[in-house]
Amino acid sequence: MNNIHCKFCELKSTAAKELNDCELEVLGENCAEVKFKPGDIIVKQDSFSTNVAYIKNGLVKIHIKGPIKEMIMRIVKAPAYLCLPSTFGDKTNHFSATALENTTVCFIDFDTFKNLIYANGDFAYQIMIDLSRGQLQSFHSCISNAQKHSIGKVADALLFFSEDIYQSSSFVLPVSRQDLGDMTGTTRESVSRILTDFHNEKLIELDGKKVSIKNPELLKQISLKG
DNA sequence: GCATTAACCACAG
DNA sequence: CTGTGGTTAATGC
Repeated sequence: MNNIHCKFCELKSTAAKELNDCELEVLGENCAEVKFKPGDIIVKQDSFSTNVAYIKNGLVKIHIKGPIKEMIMRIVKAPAYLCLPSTFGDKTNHFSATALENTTVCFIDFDTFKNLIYANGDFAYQIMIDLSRGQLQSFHSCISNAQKHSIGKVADALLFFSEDIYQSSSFVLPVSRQDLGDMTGTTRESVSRILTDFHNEKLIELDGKKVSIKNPELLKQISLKG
């Protein structure tokens, strides 16, 4: 098995940039790189979480099986750490992660990762920042999910893909309508209807999964008003 | 009451 | 997997 050479990795995390050559060497010796295709399950809910997972490139959805139905907690774009809450928080994974695009993941040995946190404060600090941002995002999506109307939540989702994921007003949705429903806490039917409404109102251009946002201002209004 | 919103169901591409 | 239509329950004016 080939060693991974983290030192020369172009896709290091902000945290990993704080590591010195020696530490990177240790990291490389204790991690495995795996490639996933769209639809592949990267981590499965309830399985043992023995590794830290770092998404080097690609796009991943994080979803939890709820009492009634599936819920998509977040869509994560590389580069990002994936399983810190699961790895540090409990023995098992509290959520599943599924690849939406071709995705490369580095699985890092937990003890190695832990040692880096003990040894390198700058590294640990960057991880803290990462986790805190995730926490803040969760708060925001929680309140938006609880208080907005479906139309606002769908507008949110479109703006999220446009601004946060693709940085473009035109993009191809990486998820199905069902997924969009699971993301926004509505149903696939509602998503379907709202999307065609947006299209008819000339807010967006819609062709299957191809979306082009024509009136971002109004879409933001809808997102804000809920 | 009446209108709106959205979930649920069913059926057709 | 999607889109659409009918039905129904909840909520607001």
